[in-house]
Amino acid sequence: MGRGKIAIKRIENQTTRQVTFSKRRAGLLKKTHDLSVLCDAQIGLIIFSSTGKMCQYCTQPYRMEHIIERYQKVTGTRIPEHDDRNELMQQQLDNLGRKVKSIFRTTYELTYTFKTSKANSINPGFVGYGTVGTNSGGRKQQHIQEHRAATEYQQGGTEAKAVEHQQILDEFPSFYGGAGDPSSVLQLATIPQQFPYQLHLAHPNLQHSNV
Amino acid sequence: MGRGKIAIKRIENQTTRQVTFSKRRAGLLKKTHDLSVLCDAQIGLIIFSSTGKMCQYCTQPYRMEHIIERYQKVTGTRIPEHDDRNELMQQQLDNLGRKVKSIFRTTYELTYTFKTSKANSINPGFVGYGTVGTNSGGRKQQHIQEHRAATEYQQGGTEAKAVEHQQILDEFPSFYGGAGDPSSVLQLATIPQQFPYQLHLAHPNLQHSNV
DNA sequence: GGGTCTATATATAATAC
DNA sequence: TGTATTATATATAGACC
Repeated sequence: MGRGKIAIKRIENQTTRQVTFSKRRAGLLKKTHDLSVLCDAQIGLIIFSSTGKMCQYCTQPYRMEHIIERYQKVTGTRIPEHDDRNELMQQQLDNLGRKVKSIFRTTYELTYTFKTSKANSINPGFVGYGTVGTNSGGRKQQHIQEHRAATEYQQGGTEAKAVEHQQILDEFPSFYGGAGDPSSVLQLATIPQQFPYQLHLAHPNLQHSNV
Repeated sequence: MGRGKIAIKRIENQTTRQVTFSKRRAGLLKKTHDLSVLCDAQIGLIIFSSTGKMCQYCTQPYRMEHIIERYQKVTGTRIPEHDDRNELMQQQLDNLGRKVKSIFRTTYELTYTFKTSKANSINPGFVGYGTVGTNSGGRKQQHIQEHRAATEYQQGGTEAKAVEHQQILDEFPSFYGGAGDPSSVLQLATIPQQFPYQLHLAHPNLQHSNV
């Protein structure tokens, strides 16, 4: 659309390039505006010339920020340098998820072991404090000894896991108030609290969560 | 530039508007590309149609984020992070945190109760399945009865809590694979697994987490 | 929604000032 | 540099599928 046809490749002559830039930039802005008005489209256009000058078009009455926001919403992109809190948060969510799963598994495993350790014993009873056993049969005595060892192992394991879990949760001070939180797991593991109330208060409205 | 001249105002006929949009959008993208190539300009173009569909052009090899960054640098504007994925994620983190805390508390509470229910009994033993008691004293018998009830309550409570906890965790399918996940809590609560390996695999590098 | 055709409107390359 | 001219290339409105 001119006296001669030109190939779409960088114009080497700087003057010509500058002139063409001015003309075509004006044309592009007009076409952008036309499209926006005619078809009721929301358009943002940002142009940096080779010399670094910027010009822009933005559908009225919006501002470029609105369009960028909308763009980010649609594409799910973030401005890398601008804000990496998103990625950090996502990483943290994933991390937390994995660890919760791990803790959850271990804890239920321990609970299960307590139950079975009781169920598997013929007459396990309480064997601590070196008190006298009422049974005297050799086989039964051995069984009780084994159970005592198993129980102590389980109990020791529970404490150890509690420490470990507390350490993991301490990594999320924003949720748990850090190690100084009075609702510390170690305290929870040793001091009974009125947990049923706590429980109901803690997640009264599950329907608000969604992924 | 067509068989008839049209005024630059919103096209009322929806079909015509749609057709015009498609044609002019293609034209605009071409002109944008031409200007970018011919004059070595860095251009970003974002178009939202009236129906909400988005399309974009961005000078290669840049990405739209680069141009937006540059725009922000030049204009000094900041996108006010309307990106509500941030908010959603934060909400979800908080939600998850609260629920984990709740689950954690309840589970440790149950574990604690198991331990004390054994410690508090003089000779609690296993009292299930209606088997014969070896003790016959009236007081002791009553104690055993109470313990049996307490134990069954605890065990029933554990199952109930397991179901409840699974329901809560099911709200986070991205982490847990949803209800169909074979590592379901209910399974974990009844089927012993090689959890020590799982555990170590699950959080081998705690130092990667940070808030 | 997309593709084709064609007359016509528009954009612009080359030129001149 | 900017502006105007003008021949020509390109875009596209309207029509039909």
